[in-house]
Amino acid sequence: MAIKYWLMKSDPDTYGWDDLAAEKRQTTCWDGVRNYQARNMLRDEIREGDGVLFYHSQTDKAVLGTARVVRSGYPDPTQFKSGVKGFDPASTRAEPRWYAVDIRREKAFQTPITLARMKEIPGLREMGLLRRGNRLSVMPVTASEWKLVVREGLV
DNA sequence: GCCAACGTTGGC
DNA sequence: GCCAACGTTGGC
Repeated sequence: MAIKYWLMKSDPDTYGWDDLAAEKRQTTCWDGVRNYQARNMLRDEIREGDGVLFYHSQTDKAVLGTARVVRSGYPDPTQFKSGVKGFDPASTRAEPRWYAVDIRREKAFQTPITLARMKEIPGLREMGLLRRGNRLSVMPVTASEWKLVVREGLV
């Protein structure tokens, strides 16, 4: 199966690119997603080996680099932990409601590719991130969009 | 700080 | 099942 590409969005005040760099093996469980559309992608579509554009929302509004999916969808452990943010009393281990994947930091961009810059690139016009009202924390990126962003980021 | 865009919740 | 109210996200 062909490799797919994704953009994962994070508020750097909560968890950012530097936090990922500080992780053991630069790998983290991408948990806490509580949106059904994003859940479906995490559970059904995102596969080991897929590429990830790591995006900071809020202050930076830029892609900081790339990551790689190193483990495909599995039940998000935080949903079972009473008292923890993300706990979902309606979720059971037999029928988990929320899913997570593991990602490993790959290449840091020389220049973060800002939202403003992405808006200037004609080939990115259809990008999910740039569409009004798209608040999904995980969204698909096409191969050509991936190439455009990565090529410019690594220069 | 404001507000648009949604997703979720709950009354009916 | 409808829909108003509410909460959250995130760009500006």
